[in-house]
Amino acid sequence: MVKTEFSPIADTTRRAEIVALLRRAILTGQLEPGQKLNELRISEQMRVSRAPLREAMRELVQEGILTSIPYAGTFVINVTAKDIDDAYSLNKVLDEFAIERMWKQRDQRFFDELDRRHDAVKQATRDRDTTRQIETALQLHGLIHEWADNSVLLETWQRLTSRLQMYFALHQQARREAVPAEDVHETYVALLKGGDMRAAQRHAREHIDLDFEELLAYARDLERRPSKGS
Amino acid sequence: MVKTEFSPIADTTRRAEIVALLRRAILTGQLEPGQKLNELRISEQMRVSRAPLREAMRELVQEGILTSIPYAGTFVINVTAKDIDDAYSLNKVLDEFAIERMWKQRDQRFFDELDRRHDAVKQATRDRDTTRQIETALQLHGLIHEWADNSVLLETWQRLTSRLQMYFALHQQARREAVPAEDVHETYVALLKGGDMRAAQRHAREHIDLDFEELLAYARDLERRPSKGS
DNA sequence: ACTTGTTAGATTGTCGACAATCTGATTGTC
DNA sequence: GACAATCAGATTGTCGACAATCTAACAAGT
Repeated sequence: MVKTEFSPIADTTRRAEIVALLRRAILTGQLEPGQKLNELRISEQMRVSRAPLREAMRELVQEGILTSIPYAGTFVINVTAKDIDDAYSLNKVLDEFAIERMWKQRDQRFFDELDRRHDAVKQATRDRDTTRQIETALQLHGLIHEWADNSVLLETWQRLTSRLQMYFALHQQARREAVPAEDVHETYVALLKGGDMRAAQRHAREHIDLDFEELLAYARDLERRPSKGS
Repeated sequence: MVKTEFSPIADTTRRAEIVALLRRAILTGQLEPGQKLNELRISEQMRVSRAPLREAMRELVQEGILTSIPYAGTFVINVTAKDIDDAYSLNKVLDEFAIERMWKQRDQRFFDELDRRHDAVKQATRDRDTTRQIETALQLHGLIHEWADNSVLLETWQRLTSRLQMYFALHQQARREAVPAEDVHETYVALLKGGDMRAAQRHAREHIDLDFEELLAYARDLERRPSKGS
């Protein structure tokens, strides 16, 4: 009996690949909020027919990063300051819940993975790769949800993450300047390694991470001066 | 200037109607967990082509009540006891959050709507209409989420609700006996009308509503004796 | 008996074409 | 000029057919 573990075979449908392509384009800000997705144009660019493309778009609509109006079109969601605020406040609650659930399950493997993801953030920061920085930071924060052993929670968090990633990407894209040099995750990681669960939860609830305030200000500013994409 | 409020025009795409039909069939237990959805058969029954049907199925997959395996088929999700437990524990957290957010926004309109939905539950109970009873009970509980003024929370709760409704429907279907005659929502409604927010939150967190324990036991029993649908 | 290769049937995935609907410009009327 | 009716173009929604893939049954070899 061989004990080798195989990972699931890759999805080989065009639909799955289209979903991945579109999601990436949206989350990195290549497709701007409010922008309309022309089915014919995209299907020609991707060299696929409209059927799998439309199915992929349906998925992303349900995922919450596209919105569809019958006979009018499918659009990238518009980011309002309220949306960001809503997502962020709920995210805090979920973080707190996740910490409570995973706390007892922490072990060496968890700590190792925590360090690994933390290192990835630091690496991306050194590289000045903003997109990757956002991606890795969210992956770092996602660890507690993965370890909370609650599939519904994890799924919910991933949905939230999609939007947050999109928001941050837009924000970073707007102010082309340098990214936060300081590592704001040190405290977070240290608390997760420590023995005080309440402290970790308090940190999750109170600490404004990832330049959230700045992000909100940016979003509010956008709303004051609406551009083409609305 | 006329002040009449118009509700949004009904979705006139086949896709939307198919989604509604399928969702209803799943949530009421007409389609059993694990059951495969044959596209050709369903499209013929509904007198539509497979294209809108497939798009509808993609939406329900993202909604979490269907699951899809490429080239194998799309199936109604299987209900495990852990899923129920996960959904329920997260639901409690969301309830608590929702109560906090909507507490200050309560007004006469809220109380009226609360009573209206409570009455609907009682009516369904009198009618011995179990399906409707589940539906109305969840609508009653959904009110706090609708009033919390957080779109992401509401969306998340609705996703959760879908599954819970499915679980309860299956449960009710299994034990064909009478439904809970006592109105378990009296306390809940009273607390939401009262002045003690903490008490309402505690109730949401601690009170095992809707025969949850019984539901869990049923699910665990199902897993011990797996049937065709797995 | 067990495994492997083959094949037919059924089902899902994808395509190209047509129908329904929307949008914006144009025309005609007052 | 303002406004309604009409129309052409573009775009989305839907359809029927074909291609790719899976499943299960059977045959052949060890």
